[in-house]
Amino acid sequence: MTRVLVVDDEAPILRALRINLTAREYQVTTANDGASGLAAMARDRPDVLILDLGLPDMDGIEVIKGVRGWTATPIIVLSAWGQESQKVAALDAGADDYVTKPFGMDELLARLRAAVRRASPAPDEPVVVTPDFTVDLAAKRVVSDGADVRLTPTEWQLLEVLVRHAGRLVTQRQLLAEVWGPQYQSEANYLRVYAAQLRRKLEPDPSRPRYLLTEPGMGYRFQPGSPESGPGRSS
Amino acid sequence: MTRVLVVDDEAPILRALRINLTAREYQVTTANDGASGLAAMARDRPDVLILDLGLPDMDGIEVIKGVRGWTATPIIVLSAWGQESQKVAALDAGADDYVTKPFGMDELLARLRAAVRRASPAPDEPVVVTPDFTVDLAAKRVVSDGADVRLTPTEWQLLEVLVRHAGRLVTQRQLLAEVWGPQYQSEANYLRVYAAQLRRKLEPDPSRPRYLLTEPGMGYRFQPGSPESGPGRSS
DNA sequence: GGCCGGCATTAAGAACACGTCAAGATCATC
DNA sequence: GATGATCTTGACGTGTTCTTAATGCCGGCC
Repeated sequence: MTRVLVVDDEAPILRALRINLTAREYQVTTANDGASGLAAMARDRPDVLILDLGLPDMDGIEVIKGVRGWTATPIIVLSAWGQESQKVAALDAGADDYVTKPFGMDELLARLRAAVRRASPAPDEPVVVTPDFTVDLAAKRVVSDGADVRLTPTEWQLLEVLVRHAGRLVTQRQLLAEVWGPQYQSEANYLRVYAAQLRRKLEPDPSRPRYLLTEPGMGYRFQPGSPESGPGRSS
Repeated sequence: MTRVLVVDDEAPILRALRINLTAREYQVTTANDGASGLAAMARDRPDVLILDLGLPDMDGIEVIKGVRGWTATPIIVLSAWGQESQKVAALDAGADDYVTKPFGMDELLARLRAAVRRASPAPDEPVVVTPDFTVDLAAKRVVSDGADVRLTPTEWQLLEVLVRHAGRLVTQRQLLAEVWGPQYQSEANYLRVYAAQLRRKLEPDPSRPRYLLTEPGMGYRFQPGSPESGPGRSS
């Protein structure tokens, strides 16, 4: 079920959106100013953000920038004014689409579908296999030695971020922002605790990790195959 | 350079788009009906398609479907009519955005930038190859002789700055400011220590550097290939 | 030839980051 | 309201990384 966060300070619009989106089986949460909108983004992690630019407490462009600071979640902007310069500013700040009020509900829904469709690209290879375990991103399952491995929600999220960037180094800031939320970007403690738990559950030898590698001072890396330690592997 | 295909049957619009897009360093090709538009998509493989729905030979929706049959290239639809049902149909057929004529050129350009930005999360070529090692900026990884080279955070930052300015001289002040911070601009010692460490890890002969060159009194330079100074060195 | 400044190299202590453990707090479930 | 699982938080030992200073080298310059 797709989760949508609507940030708007006008009650009628909020109400209309909530009714229409809920009827189409979207899961809707709302906020009515910029600050609580940003907080809700971090807390709820919606799949799409519908954002009114005319908020009472802060400039909508700043909200866009705040969101773009840590996530690529699609943003559809609503705005009462037809000012072209504002459209340009919002789009260049990272918005995905821009709809001027009054808008047709059917059009907004279609643009919403388009945004969601783009954001979830064809699940190329949602299954990652290593010699010791298999991660099925779509089914949210990990199998090791033919048996399911039980992961807590936080453990799973951390593993998912790492696996989605397989082979690439993911910085601590990014991991913390994506798993715990942008306000946790300095709690590197959490990473150590959960990296250790994942290793205990997945690594054949948890004390000498082969897949969940630490890059001291920088972050972590999920190494899927292991082109290493093989003697004389040319190329 | 981003390549744009514009499919439209109205000469003035085609002309305006060509002028504006070319001025912004886009590479523009055009077609003026659906059939030749589809052919041009297959032939030119543009990065974005700007498509007018009102074409003489076929329904624009069919063009969208035809394109979506084999590629996810972003499609921005232009249309003269404000019919909401047509917007919905176009978006649901796979269009990424929908702009109604008359449109502001600045807005269209902003929407174009947004579409391109979404489609190419990797903006440039983040891999630099030399005969002796490979630097992958995106993965934050250096491979030499098929094996990973471990770099500390400071070593990596220094290398990254140099590689990002490959071939060009980077002054000591700039290096110190970018790696250690602006208040360290006189600590040239740090540079010597870390340049030496990088050379020890990357250069085939650290005492006679081939890639991390010192420019005495000025700074350092990363020399990627080596089209340099090779006086018939029969290696 | 001797002097001097900039660079390379090395080594040591200090500062920091990591992995680990365990206890308290919170949440979900019944 | 009790129970079990999960998450948060702090402390500690260990290993790595950063900083800093000392030394030697090479060039240009007087």
